[in-house]
Amino acid sequence: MNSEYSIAVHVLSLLNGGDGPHSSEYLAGSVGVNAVVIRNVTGRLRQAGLLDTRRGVAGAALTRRADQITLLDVYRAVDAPRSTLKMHQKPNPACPVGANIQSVLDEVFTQAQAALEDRLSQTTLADVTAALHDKAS
Amino acid sequence: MNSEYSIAVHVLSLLNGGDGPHSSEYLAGSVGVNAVVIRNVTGRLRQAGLLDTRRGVAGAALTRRADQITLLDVYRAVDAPRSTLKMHQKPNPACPVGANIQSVLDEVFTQAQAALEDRLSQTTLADVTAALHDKAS
DNA sequence: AATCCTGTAATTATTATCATTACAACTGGT
DNA sequence: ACCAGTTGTAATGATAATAATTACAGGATT
Repeated sequence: MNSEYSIAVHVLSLLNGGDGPHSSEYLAGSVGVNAVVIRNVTGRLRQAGLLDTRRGVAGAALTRRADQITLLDVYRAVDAPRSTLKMHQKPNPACPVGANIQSVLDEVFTQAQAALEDRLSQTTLADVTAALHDKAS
Repeated sequence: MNSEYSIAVHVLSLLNGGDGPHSSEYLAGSVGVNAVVIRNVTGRLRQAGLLDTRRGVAGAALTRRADQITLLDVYRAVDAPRSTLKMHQKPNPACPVGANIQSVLDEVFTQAQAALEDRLSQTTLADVTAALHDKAS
């Protein structure tokens, strides 16, 4: 798991609060990463249809209202893993347990991941923005 | 996130099916990792009270019945992260969003993690063993 | 035309993960 | 008492994942 997801939420929060057009350089300054990382993230968000960007012109704009964007939408937009729980890769197929553990764990991990994602779907970007305003006051 | 968690479940499944005493070397052969990795995992499981091991003597024994060990118990026993969702580390404190995003995301991530862990608590080692037997048949 | 910006690929640096080596502490059998 | 085998643990090295950086083509605005 990399930190693209939290970066994406951060970026979308900035765009939502949006005063002026935010260049990738500016966003990078707030997020604390290199501008190229920002552009990769906005690229994925654009591919997912969450924002519009145009080559050559600074700034990005949300395509929907913030209360219509869930944190699960964001999670799926970025390069997030199918499951945040990591499996060991080389169980011994000659052992009855080793031969089947991946399949069994995959089911368990899938269910746990579904529970996590379901919770993410209950929070919207608007909720995040509201919480940010609360903290700032 | 490392793969100690899935390794731990694998090891406990072997111990549960347990015919003879399983040395760390044997367990390593089934799991597909180095024996030292196994000993580190069993060490954590012992510290968490899930199994007994003795220095110098091969084998490990569960301290409770498999239906009394949930996958959440195992998750907490190993060196698993508080949240599987990763936060970016250097948001700019001079920016209103950057100053508060970690706090806001921490709440969201904690809730999502709680949903995941709640799901893990609903599956026991006995369930895993039963599923393994189903697959093997 | 000149300047600024995005999209993207490629490279390097950093960090995290795992394998391996090494060895002290301990056990059980001979 | 000795010895072979094992666990616990630290330390080191190899590999893989992550992020920073460089580079530049494609496009916009003045």
